[in-house]
Amino acid sequence: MNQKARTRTAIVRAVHELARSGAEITMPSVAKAALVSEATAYRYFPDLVTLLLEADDGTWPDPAVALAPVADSTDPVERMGFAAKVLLDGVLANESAVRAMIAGSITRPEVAARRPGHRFGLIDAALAPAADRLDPAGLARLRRDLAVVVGAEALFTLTDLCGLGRQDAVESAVHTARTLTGAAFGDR
Amino acid sequence: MNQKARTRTAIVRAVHELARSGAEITMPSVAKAALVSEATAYRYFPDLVTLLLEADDGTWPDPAVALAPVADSTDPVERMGFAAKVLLDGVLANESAVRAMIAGSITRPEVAARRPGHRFGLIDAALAPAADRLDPAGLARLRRDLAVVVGAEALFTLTDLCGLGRQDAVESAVHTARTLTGAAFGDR
DNA sequence: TCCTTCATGAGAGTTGACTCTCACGAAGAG
DNA sequence: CTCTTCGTGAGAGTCAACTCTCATGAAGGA
Repeated sequence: MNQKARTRTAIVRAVHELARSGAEITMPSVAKAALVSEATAYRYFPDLVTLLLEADDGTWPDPAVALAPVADSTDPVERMGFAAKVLLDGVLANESAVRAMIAGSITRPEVAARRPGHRFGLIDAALAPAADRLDPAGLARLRRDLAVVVGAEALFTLTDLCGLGRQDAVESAVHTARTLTGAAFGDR
Repeated sequence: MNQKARTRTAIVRAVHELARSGAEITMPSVAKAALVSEATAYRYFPDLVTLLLEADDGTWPDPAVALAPVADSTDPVERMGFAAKVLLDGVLANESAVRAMIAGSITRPEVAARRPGHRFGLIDAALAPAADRLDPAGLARLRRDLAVVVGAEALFTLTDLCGLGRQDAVESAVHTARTLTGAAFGDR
């Protein structure tokens, strides 16, 4: 009974290793790294995306903890900018895994719907102190605006299509998030 | 010699048909629809993404033409909102092809770099009348902001992750584009 | 007319994402 | 100390993205 848990963690850990090393992540490569047969990997996780999802789960600190450095600020612009940086840096640290996840889910929206809500947790946490300064509709709209910008797809658009460097891309997206937040709160 | 041209257009046209019908687009399905062997399809186009790229080429009207309805407006917010809607509606009309293209290029940034610049053409055209109201750096920043929002990835983020309907997603992205443009031009 | 060039098809092969079946070996149950 | 259950591995099979080779048939040139 411990066997199952051990196998499972071995597979998940293999994903972490591969992601950290930046290697391409495929079921065969993960299985090999985990010293498990591919069949076994599929027994534990129905598909690659699900595996990546679960491997990703738990890698992220609680939004409140992640935003600790701006805990004493109530300025939503400042907080949101920081939250964006946290998320995007996290994406960069696991780029190969995130790319594999997006590639695998883009043609299957049902699977994509289960994608982790890191961005939503961070956005909500960043906005929380100032949320009551917005009417519900405006807040919902801002969250949607930010969901588009504070995400891996936005980052890859900036690097792959706009040709920005990784850090420049993060900086650009952070700026966009700040702009949107500022606009929503009526800043100038 | 006309033979090659005919084969090529047959393949491209097959892509258009499949995209219009919303069917899944794969090399085998395109080849079958074009009454061509898969080998021949690969002779004309090195890979699926390239084929989709070329098939997409020429489907879009000139940005100036596409923005004709707002030709007499110099309000960048108005123009950019319209441009965003044009682009996103176009994406929706070819969703299966666009998804296949993104899925195929997300794991190969080199290929993605060749993706069409519809968004850039539209953004520039929309901003043109007011471009001189911004300093070069500010304009470049705005273009990057908009490139993230006015794109298929943004649309799919809204539908697949946020759960919005297709039209709501377009509307949301249009709003975001307007907000960013307004913020850049100092509107309120 | 003969011959070369050329467009194409057929088919095999590779890799990754999966699915399924079969059988082995270890561990717990009686 | 058997018997069953369970976790696994091996291997075959499908489909898509490609890559390569070989053969055929049609078109154009000499």
